[in-house]
Amino acid sequence: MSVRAEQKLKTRRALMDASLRQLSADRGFGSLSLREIAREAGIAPTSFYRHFTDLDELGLALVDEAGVALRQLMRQARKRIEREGGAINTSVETFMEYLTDNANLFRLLLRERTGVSRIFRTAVQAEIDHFVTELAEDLEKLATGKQRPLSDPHLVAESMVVLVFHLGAEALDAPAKQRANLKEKLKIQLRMVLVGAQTMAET
Amino acid sequence: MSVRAEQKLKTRRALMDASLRQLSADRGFGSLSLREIAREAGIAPTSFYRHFTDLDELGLALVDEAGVALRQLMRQARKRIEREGGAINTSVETFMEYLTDNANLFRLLLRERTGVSRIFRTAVQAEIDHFVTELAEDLEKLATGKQRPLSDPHLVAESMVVLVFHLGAEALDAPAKQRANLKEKLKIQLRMVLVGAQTMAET
DNA sequence: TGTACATCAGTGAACGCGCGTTCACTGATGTAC
DNA sequence: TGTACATCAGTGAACGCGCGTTCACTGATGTAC
Repeated sequence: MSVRAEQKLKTRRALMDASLRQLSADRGFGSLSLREIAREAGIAPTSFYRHFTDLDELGLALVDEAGVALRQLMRQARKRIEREGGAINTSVETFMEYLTDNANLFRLLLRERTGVSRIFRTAVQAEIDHFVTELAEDLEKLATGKQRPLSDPHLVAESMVVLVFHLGAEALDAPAKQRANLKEKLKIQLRMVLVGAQTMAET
Repeated sequence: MSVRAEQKLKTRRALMDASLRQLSADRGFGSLSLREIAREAGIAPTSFYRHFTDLDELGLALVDEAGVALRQLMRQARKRIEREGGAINTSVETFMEYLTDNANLFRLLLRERTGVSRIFRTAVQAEIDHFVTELAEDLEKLATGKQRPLSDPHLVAESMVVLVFHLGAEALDAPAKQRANLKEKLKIQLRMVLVGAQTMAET
């Protein structure tokens, strides 16, 4: 790749990183301004347009990145479950690790899911729908493997994802020492859903 | 009450109504400006300050109102359950009626719960915590009445509220014909949680 | 009831600010020969 | 390899805009006597 193209990529990355850096419990993507991001990235406001047509485009690039992290997280969790078992336990542990390591990427995902920009909601929803579908497949396989039938796996997956993401959002802004509590709470919640769906499948 | 005081209340109400009117799937409270609200309420921007010190104060007044609606909804649901039974079914039906009748008030509640303003999150969280606690008490009473022990009622209530609110947010922006589906989905989800918690209490 | 004064909700002009966007430019990098 | 030209990421000045907020005001309503 040419020097020029490399430099361009680097600046693009700087813009995306600058945006992520500005996110926090109190700052959503919607509160960022083009000028602020450019300033933070160390370029002139006008240079922004060399990389994105507007803030939405940058935001969508970030959502894409969050989607990649999400899929990676899923693969990682599957591998660990194969090795160690304890599906719920392992999944929650893996999820929380990813949450910690990619705090602001997840912040974006969790925030914009119910956010104000239609274009963001749609993009985030697509990532989450994919996540739900994969989880539903896993749940079915697990049910077959354990000979414990499961009522409506897709609905179970939806409930679980709602609970996981909700608790994830809470954990993001909670002090580290509370995270452990939240994690255990989540595990019980997921187990309740799972056991309920199993019990309902029996009758 | 004096004429003057009455008129003042009326203007205050106009400001609050104007704010609610501007909310939609694509407009959160955070995107409203003082000038826009004043314009919509038919007063000069500067008059705003006769009623609220800033937008946050207006927003909190709206959150309060939403809290009132929430508590009313809860009383209503209890009454109907006493009369007709079918706790989950009746609760969900009541909830969806309130959601439809107070769309933008609930929009505020559902949006700001995970929103960007700390002051709003705290206020909304307080309303929801109250809701959860009451629900947990109801669940315990119900469990005692039916002789079906329930594992960790408060955690069950939390799961339920998360599911109800998440689905409520979805329903708010869904076409009317999809609402019925969402409603049925929610009922099954709640039943799964309940059955799971009952099964887990047995062992 | 009438009068004189106080209160205060609502006003319009004015302010400084940060915003997104346009434009013509610069100068380093890339390309053709 | 050297030269002449093309490309294009990054720039700085400038724009118009809506914003929140201040201020001194107006005039209807309220109050004291």
